[in-house]
Amino acid sequence: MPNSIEEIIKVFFSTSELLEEELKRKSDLEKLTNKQLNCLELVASLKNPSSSELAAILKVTKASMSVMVDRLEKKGSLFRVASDSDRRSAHVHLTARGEEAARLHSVLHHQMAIWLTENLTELEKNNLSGLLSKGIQSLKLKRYHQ
Amino acid sequence: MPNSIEEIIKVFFSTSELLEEELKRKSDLEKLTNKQLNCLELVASLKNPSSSELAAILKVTKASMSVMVDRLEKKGSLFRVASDSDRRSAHVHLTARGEEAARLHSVLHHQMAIWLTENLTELEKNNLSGLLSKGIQSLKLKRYHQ
DNA sequence: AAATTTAGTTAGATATATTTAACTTTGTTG
DNA sequence: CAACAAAGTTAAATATATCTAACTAAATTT
Repeated sequence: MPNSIEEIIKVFFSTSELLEEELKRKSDLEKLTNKQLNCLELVASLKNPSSSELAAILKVTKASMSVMVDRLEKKGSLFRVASDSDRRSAHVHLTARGEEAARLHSVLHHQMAIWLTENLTELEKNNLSGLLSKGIQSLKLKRYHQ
Repeated sequence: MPNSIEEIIKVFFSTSELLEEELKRKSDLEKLTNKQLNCLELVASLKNPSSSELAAILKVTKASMSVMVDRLEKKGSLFRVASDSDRRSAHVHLTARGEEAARLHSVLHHQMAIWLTENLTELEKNNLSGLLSKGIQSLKLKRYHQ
């Protein structure tokens, strides 16, 4: 008797929360807040953005972002590099530690995928993958229209 | 060509983050921080715990919890009720607004389940449910042993 | 060239989250 | 009952996350 999808989703989320804490602990990333982690991920995905870009995307003021970048710089997660083209501006670069932090969620997703499929046969994996692909098509459509 | 499970998990998480923001906005729950929301959920699940119980489970000091409960009380999310059996102690009860907040993640999971399955046939839903049930057995085993 | 806009910082304010330490009140126990 | 332990509060400290407002310096527009 299979669980309901809703029940499964609950287990999925609660497991991933526990795993996230565990990964943070193991990588000694506990001194970063969730917002800081989020910011580092964004820096990684934008490839050395300016702090104005970050502010715009995260919907905070440039002043807030200036403080955020200051603190992440003090913690050794990133550093500023003056722009060649615009001398008012600076690009934000991740340090090795910052990159490790930015990777945390990827590692989490990867581990969750492994755990979710480790007791399935190849055939079952393919079926699951196919059904979920179909399922998330609807999700993708919802994302920017609610 | 189905996406990899890992890719699917990423879409799943990013969609649920956007939906969570949306649900908070719609229920006018934006003035609660994530920690406050988390605390309210715990109060709901424990059914009127004392603030010492909350502190122990959330691994913060009783002093921190005292401040947290103060703020949630000021915001109208919960209230204290003196204990009959122990006059030093108080139980924490949710208000209607607090209960609504505590339900947020359930609503999120429910909506995600609907979206994930709305374009599947009954047969596909059952298959998906069966495969995921098998998959999360492994997850459940990981939860308290990492 | 003067006026305006843009990038970013700094300071001051408010709110949260958290700790330790000192304290009150109330229970429990030797 | 006297000593101790437990529940909870309060105060003072530190760190984060935000905002607005005032500012500097550099780029763009007129």
